[in-house]
Amino acid sequence: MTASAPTRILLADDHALVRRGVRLILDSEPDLTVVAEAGDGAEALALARVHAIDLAVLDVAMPRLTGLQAARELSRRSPATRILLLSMYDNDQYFFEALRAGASGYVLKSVADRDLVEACRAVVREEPFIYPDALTALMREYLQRAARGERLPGSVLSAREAEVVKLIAEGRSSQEIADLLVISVKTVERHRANVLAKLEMRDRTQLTRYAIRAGLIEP
Amino acid sequence: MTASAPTRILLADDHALVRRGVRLILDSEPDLTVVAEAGDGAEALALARVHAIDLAVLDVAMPRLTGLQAARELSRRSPATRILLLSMYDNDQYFFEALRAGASGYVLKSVADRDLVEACRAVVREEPFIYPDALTALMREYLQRAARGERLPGSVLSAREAEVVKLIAEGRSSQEIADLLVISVKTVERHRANVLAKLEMRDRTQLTRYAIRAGLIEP
DNA sequence: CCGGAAATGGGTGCTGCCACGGATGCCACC
DNA sequence: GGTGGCATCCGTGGCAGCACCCATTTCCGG
Repeated sequence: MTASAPTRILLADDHALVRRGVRLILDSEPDLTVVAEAGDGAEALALARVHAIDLAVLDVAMPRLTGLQAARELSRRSPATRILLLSMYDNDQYFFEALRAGASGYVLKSVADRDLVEACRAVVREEPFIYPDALTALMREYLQRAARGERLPGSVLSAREAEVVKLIAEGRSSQEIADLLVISVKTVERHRANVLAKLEMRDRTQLTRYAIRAGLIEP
Repeated sequence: MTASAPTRILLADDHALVRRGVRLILDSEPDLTVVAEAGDGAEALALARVHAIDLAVLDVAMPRLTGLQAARELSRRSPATRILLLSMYDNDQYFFEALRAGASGYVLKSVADRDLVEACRAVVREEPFIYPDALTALMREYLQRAARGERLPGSVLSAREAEVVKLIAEGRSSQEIADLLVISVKTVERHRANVLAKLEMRDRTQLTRYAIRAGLIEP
């Protein structure tokens, strides 16, 4: 590796402790340097405006703006910035969503520090780096489906559907949701049914888990 | 502070990345040294047997054995070992449960690294250290209730109830749970009703969130 | 030994969840 | 200028979730 300027990193995670730890890991590498820290998605976007960022390392679940949402916006605004999503969950759904959101990489928090550093370097080099364990298979599957022109998973929910899911996961009844959104109960149930079908789920408890994974709500 | 031998710490968290980061934070203090790392509660207990541990820093949500469960067992087996629980969630319920489980301290992952270090030191000195932000008030309330001899919150669920909650949160129907536990549907509903009343909740979606916070299930 | 909590089972009844049909208007993309 | 996704709404119906009543047995601690 040539001795060029180190990669400037924006680090976003809602847990200060985790942020601090990850920063220590990254800063100990000579070619990586964290130049900004954010505690949520909105703050991350704001910081990305005022700093020159090469790479954004975003936690998927954050208050205000999800890492996924921030990634979408960031990749729209400055496509040159590489994005690496940090996730607690080894979940197909989210992995695919991350790719669609413009992320170049997706790393589980269960990986070792070495892997994170390697992932950062690979993403910066714009290389399709090797994902830890099971994700390699998922990646291959995704690319195959894309090649075959199939409808890709991870297309997920419309804005309205996400809104309904969020309220369901908060424990609201269909009637309450209808009142809040000023639509009929029937429409709420229609949205719920559509979402359940899309995600291949059966009831509200599974939707709740989904919403938490997605960062739509806090547990 | 006198220059004595450093505090020997057992660190348990299911996310290797977080574990690594926290370890870097702790090890950078001369009076603190991490002598063992565990990826789940059961491993933590096993390591506590073979290492001389002054302090155990446990994540509340871990596979196999929850941090809470591990804390209970650990404080029973070796009461001299101090316990500090690390949590993602600022939640009364869990804070109280942590105290009951024998923990000397409860720290949110949203705190800064300085606070974690101070919490470790305070716990080792057996001092009632100042909890970050809102927890001070909670602590005071808890002590007041204890003084008045009131029924303490955090008594929480029986083993059987926790089992039912876990299955509910996994999306199982009452019928399925009844079959799995080889009891009648009525009993399952009885348990569910009791739990809902205890936790002051209304439906299964809220139970699901509770189960996730508790580390009973993975999201 | 007695009181209480935990676990088990039952009955009754309402309401909301969820599945299955159908329909309409809108808007974007090809 | 279709075609398809999105959002909106409607009816019908079954079963499950949840509330509120009841009971029994066991077991533990004061």
